[in-house]
Amino acid sequence: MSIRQQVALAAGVSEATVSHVVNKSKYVSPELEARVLAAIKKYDYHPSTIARSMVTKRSNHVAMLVNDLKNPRYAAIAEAMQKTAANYGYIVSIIDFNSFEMDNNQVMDLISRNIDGIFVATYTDDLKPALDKAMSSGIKVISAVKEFGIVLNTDYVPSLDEMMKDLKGLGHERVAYISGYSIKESQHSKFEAFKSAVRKYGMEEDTALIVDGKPPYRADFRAGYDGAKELLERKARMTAIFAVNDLAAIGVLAALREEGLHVPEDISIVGCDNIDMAEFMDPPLSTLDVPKEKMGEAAMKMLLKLMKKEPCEDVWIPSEYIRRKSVSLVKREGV
Amino acid sequence: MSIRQQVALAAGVSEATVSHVVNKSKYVSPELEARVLAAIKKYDYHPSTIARSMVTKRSNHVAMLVNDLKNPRYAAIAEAMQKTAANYGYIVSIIDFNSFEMDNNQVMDLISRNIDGIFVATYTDDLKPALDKAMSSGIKVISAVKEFGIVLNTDYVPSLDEMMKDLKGLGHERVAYISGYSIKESQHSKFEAFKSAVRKYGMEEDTALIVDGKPPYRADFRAGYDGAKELLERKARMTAIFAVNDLAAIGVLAALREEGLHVPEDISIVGCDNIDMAEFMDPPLSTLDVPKEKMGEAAMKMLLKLMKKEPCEDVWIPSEYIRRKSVSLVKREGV
DNA sequence: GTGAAAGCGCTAACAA
DNA sequence: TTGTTAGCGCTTTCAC
Repeated sequence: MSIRQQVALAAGVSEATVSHVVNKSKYVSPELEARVLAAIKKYDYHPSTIARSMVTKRSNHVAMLVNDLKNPRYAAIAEAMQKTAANYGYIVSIIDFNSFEMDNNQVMDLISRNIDGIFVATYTDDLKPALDKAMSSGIKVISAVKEFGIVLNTDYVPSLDEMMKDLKGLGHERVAYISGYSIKESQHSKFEAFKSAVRKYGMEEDTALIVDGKPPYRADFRAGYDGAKELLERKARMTAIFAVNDLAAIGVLAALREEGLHVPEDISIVGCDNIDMAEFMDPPLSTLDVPKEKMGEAAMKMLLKLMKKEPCEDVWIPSEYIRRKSVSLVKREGV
Repeated sequence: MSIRQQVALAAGVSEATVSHVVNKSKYVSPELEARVLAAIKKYDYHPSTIARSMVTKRSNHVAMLVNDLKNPRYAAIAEAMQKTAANYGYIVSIIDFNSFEMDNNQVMDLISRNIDGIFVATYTDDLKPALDKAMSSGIKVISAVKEFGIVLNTDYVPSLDEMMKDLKGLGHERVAYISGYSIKESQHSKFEAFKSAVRKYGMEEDTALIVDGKPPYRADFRAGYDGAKELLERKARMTAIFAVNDLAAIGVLAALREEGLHVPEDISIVGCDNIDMAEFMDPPLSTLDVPKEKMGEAAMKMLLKLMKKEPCEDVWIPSEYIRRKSVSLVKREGV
């Protein structure tokens, strides 16, 4: 006899009633409810999520797709998403597809598992087929790009505007951009915001200042390090560098140090994300603060909305420029 | 008619045969197999993992419990674990229980989901009840401490020995220890290895050199920063500091900088984990290299063994001391 | 070598 | 208000 039956028996009710009190799916008289609850406790009964999923077609299971969990930006977002999810009885599986030769199998596996929703925190074209399939299977998707589902992303326009205004005010005219990722594929919005700001404040536009990513596209310490070296080699004559994320910015710091350049005396640096370590760097790193907790929470809430078939609109969460010591007045010509 | 039935029909076989070819669970003649495979492809049929779990009682789903995913050490381990898991058709859910008021609900949820195994990458006493329950439900567990299941952890004895030998050779006698976490609760093995090494090389033993964690136990930049300040305040007169992880070590670097102390001229620093950023620090951080990929892979493989009911022994993966510029000859008295 | 049928633990009509 | 029952999609004896 299954535990479930024992519980029903002990409470003197049917299995269906047990189900109803567990799910509060129907009114059950207080006495019965109490008896059932007692029996559940006594037998330490925990309903099988799997069996439930089988009939309801919902798994209370969502996924977050990332391509670089080692970047604390994503860990922070994931943390917040899990926390929110837990409040609603959901579990979120973080899938770091960086580690796989991403042949979409992972996503197919998620589909087989009746996953309810996916938050695509970092997008790559490789994901397209699997995501198409997911959406057509009725899985809700929130993503950083408009190709798929509803968009949830950071709005870099305000922060990049503030940053550029600040740099302009400090005498900077040539600001370099190090991408790491492929600008075309996944960094549209950030790069566009950067370009508009450059134009708005009348700074110099020069392709020599732009370092696009190269395959395998990564935006980590190494990318920043290599990017900075490349700019130096090109003699791009920048007085400031904006790196696509803090990791890359830290790599830039290391490269410049190696070349005997001082930050911010010789060159100013701005990163992006405001990960915890940014302020512990030497010098403390200026950055664009991405509200990581808000992002994670929003991702889950949007998914929840979609799953309830409620209307859900694109969300762009604004980021904010934070000036720290890595930025200062221009004191010499660009390097 | 379900897709499954359509497939069976199209292939001119029974549903059972479809199952057998999908799972290779019985010999099926080549012709039939080919027909079935073709039909599966044609209808793009993907078996429901959930329905399968329901009958097999195995979910091909394991979890990794961490308390600080923002520490890239764990992200790296998780990455490797997922990669290995994917090869065997398993999915691993990373549960960052730091973000929850950990009332064990998360773990209970995992149990309800028929999870097959759990890798407890960081242990806290809070987890005890849930893990007990998990084990008695037949869930396999691998953990960093011997209280639960089979142990998988890093062996810090060799690296700490090398480190201490190196420091001794450089003239260090007073080496401080900053824990962040609670030494008693989760840092036994590392701290014991540290103490033995101190003794072995005849360095000074002094409780003033030990900074234990305080609730809420964290081992991050802040912990290192605060720990260093505390040591300075205590006038512990150390010439070197070993921080429980690289994050904390970076915090130490920042605190010392603030106090006008130079590394390594005034004091030597060693971290632990060898996370990617360590070598990009200023100065590049000496550390104990933890084989994170190996750990992640081992965790999954051990779980796999246990699930197959094969014998599985405790595993201690040795770490290795890496000297970088943050360590040098003692040039002045301890601070 | 292949298929028929029972049943995994649960929910949701529908009956009572 | 509560109970009966029919599946959810799959695997797995057990006959054939």
